Amino acid sequence: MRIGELSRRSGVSVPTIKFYLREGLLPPGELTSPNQADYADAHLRRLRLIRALIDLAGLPVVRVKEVLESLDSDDQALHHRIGAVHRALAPPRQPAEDDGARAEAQVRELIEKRGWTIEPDAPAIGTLAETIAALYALGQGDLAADLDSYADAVERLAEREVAAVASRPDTDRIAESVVVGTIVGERLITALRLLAQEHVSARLLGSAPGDSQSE
Amino acid sequence: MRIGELSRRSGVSVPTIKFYLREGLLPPGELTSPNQADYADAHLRRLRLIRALIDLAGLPVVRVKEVLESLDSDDQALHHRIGAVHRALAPPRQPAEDDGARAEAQVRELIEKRGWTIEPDAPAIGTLAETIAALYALGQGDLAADLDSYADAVERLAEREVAAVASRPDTDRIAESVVVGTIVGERLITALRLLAQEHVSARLLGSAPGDSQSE
DNA sequence: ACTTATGGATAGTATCACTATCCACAGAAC
DNA sequence: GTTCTGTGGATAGTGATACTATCCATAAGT
Repeated sequence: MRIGELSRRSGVSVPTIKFYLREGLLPPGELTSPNQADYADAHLRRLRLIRALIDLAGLPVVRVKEVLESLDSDDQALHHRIGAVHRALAPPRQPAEDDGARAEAQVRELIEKRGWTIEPDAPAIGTLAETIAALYALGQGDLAADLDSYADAVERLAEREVAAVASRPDTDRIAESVVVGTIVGERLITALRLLAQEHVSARLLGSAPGDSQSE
Repeated sequence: MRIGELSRRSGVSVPTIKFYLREGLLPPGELTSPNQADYADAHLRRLRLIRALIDLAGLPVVRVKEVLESLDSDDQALHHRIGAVHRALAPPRQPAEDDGARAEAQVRELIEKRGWTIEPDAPAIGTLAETIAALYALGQGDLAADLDSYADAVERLAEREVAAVASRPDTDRIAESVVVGTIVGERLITALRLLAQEHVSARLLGSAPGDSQSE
């Protein structure tokens, strides 16, 4: 297939595809002559993945590139590839605030208590610590007090997700599933959580004290 | 307090604070003379909230403004204010793809089955449908098959979150907690989920078949 | 008196994610 | 075999976003 068809089938404009090729997000097609190249189904799949990472996960292009690179590094153990994907997905670090130390201690304590096997330099540790520190700084530290029930919930989910993903036939598909599951799954959880919040808030607050409608 | 102190205490530069004032993110201080204004603790708190929404949640400035506006509209029932916040937080809609109808039906079915009280135009419905449609398009539809266990997990979390938040003394603090809890809580869940995934993947995949290290 | 800080306005900058345009040439259609 | 659309590759331009920089008259602190 040539670039025009790739564009039509992916919904991505030709100039944008060219841009992704330049940026190295998409591998070049196979040249059949100096100005003619052939693209395969793998290109189409890769393009859809790129759009999902950009549109759904809101990743910047450079980060997409890193994710795809760790996806393509097939000379590592699968678990290590997952780690690489996680590292590429981590949001940029904020300079640690006052509550940083307390928050990080809380995170390490949680990991210890749950017996989780986590590399000590996992980027999510920093992200989590920053987030908890931010909650303290915003005077909402009590929301972080219940970390354990959050951990319960996500551990169950992770259990299912990893199991589902590990059942794929080949490792390349597994790695791709990890990316999609991590990134798109996050949005799925977010949206579902908003729905659940709306339901619960309708029930608990719909006409409760503090409701200006009832006063 | 004057703008210099506000800057020092918040860690936000004076020009940036001026920018937020211009953009209407931060209400103006009380003028004590034509070129001298006084800022209160509320300004400091608001500024920290703004930074959290921008840095932690990655919201663009215009969206932050919308969130703050729905936060300040105190003439509504609390449950409605939560809805307004949710609406302001919704990511921009994507044009629906082929799988859109199927996905939306699946979402409505889930809501019905769980007996959730959700307004039919809740933005999260669209977000969720899009996300599921994207999973189908990426050939990872099976990740969406288990929607119910995701719903279980988030329903429990929402239950705790809304209860925690509803226990605040005054409605303004409740509304602020809703924003912080929704936005920052999301990052908390994300980071925890990554940790849980790493743990589970270490256990299930650390030296499993498909692991190039063991072959 | 004098240095520093302030409120308000206006203009400029860096980054990002594309778009637009150009070119010589390929392939397909007549 | 020529004409017309499509292509790979390169280079330059655009629009949006989130600040920064500068200026000014005036106020506060020393």
